[in-house]
Amino acid sequence: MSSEQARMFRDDVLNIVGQIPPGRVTTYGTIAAWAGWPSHSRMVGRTLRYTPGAELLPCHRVVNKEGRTAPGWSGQRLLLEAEGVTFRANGRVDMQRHLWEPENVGS
DNA sequence: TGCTTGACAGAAG
DNA sequence: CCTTCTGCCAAGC
Repeated sequence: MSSEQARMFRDDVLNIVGQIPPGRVTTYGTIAAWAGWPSHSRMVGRTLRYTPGAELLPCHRVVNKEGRTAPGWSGQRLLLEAEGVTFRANGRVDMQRHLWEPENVGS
């Protein structure tokens, strides 16, 4: 794993996150898979957390596969609700309704 | 160099 | 709903 590959992974992650439409969400695992590293779901979260500039992206539209919001980030749920994302009674995002998957990343 | 941690995933209790 | 465990992999100490 070269440093260039790591940079590509980071760029792909940021690129994909930036494409998430309002009112939609996607998962860390989906982003990692699209970036080319299916088992690096944790690195996606780490990237969004520690990469300067990630705040400019709609990273609040990234949740885990269960529809749970990021721990320690109280505002995420409010931001999503403001966009029309609905939450179920168990406090998780209604995934089957709002889940979004990347399209034509290459072209 | 080796152990711990974490914006994950999934299963289990 | 909650916590805990295993698997995963990079970063921090």
